[in-house]
Amino acid sequence: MGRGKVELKRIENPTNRQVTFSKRRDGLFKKSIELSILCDAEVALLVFSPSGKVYNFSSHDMDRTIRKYRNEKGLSDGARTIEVWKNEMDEMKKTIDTLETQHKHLAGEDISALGMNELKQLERQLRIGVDRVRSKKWRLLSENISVLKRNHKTLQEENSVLQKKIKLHELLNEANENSRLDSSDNVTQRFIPDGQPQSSLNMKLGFPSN
Amino acid sequence: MGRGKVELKRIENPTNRQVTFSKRRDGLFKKSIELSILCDAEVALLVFSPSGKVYNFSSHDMDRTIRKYRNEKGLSDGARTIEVWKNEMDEMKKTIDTLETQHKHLAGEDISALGMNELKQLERQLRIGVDRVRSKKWRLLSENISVLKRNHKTLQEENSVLQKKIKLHELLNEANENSRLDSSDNVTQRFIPDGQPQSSLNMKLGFPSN
DNA sequence: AACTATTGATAACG
DNA sequence: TCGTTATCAATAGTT
Repeated sequence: MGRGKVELKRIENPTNRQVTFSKRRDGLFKKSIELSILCDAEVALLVFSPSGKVYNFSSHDMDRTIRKYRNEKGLSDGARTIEVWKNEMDEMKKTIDTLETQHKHLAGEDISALGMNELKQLERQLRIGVDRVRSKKWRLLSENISVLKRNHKTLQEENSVLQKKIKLHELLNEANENSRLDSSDNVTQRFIPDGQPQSSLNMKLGFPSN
Repeated sequence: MGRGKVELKRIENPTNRQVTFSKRRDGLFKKSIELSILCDAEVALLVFSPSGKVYNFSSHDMDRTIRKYRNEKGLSDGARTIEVWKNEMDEMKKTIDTLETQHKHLAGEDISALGMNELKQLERQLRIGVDRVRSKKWRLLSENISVLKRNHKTLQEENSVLQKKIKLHELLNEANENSRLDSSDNVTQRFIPDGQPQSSLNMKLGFPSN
């Protein structure tokens, strides 16, 4: 229709294409409306211009019509993944419920409804847990102690080395002073001869007090 | 177009309506295709016949076009709730993670990385749990015992009543037989005189064996 | 379903 | 974008 027929291919002239788009778009929407009214049909039409502008018509309700279409098409895409998500969430809720119940039971809460066998099982689990925690604590303790012992030993060795050095210095000093004239021994006062260095070490290593 | 124009209202003649539907529907799809090709537009068309049959055309991809439409319509409904769901699921995942970790710790698993303070805290929790479970067990036990005692007492009372009845019968029998002629005392043999009925009661009440 | 008279849509132009 | 118009396309009524 129009002055000369048109090939069914993209109109190259942009202006022409835009004009044709407007006219034919209007025509298409008019025809859609006519079909829906004349024939009592449910029609939904979506058109995007090349520039991205939307034009839409729906005789009833766009969302309803789209849902209807999706249902016919066998829960395609969206609906299917939504179903999957729902299932996933249900699973997670169940998991959380179970875990929370177990947790409460392990804490000795909400155990009124439990029978003797379940209580025995629970106690066994708790005992195992206590035993493991205790043995871990012991391991930690003994590790700390051995570290302390090693440090103590090292410090003692250092100490004895230092004391030997001091004695050496004293002797040299004495020798020097004797070889010259006067005497002064306050140098030795700067060092603590011996003691319990591990008491201060406990603090530095963060060793617990009980 | 056609022999005489038509009013824009539902065609009442069903046959006519059906025929017009077919013709105009085909025309509409043809026009949709032409628009999409000639003008490089994205077109999606959904048509439901009054009888519920679907006809659809989309120049690109129906789902994509619909999503595009929904996006333009400002993340209506769907997308927003999906965001909410995602957050909800993340929360649930975190909850599950936390619960599982706690559960493992209470079972004495995966405690290598825990420090002394955490271990102490854990042991305290476990001790509390054990104590509660034990006291619950005790309560169950004592309840069972008291039930048993009550039953025992009731049975003993019943027993003594029955024995009294038997004695009465024996006396009556003796009296009868003496007043007539012969003697037969096998009636008393049908009754168990006494015993430990509580040993079988243990079974019936499901009282645990240890 | 095919035909065709008639109306409707629109290409080209201003 | 809008109006006009020549031309072609769609289709209502009929067979």
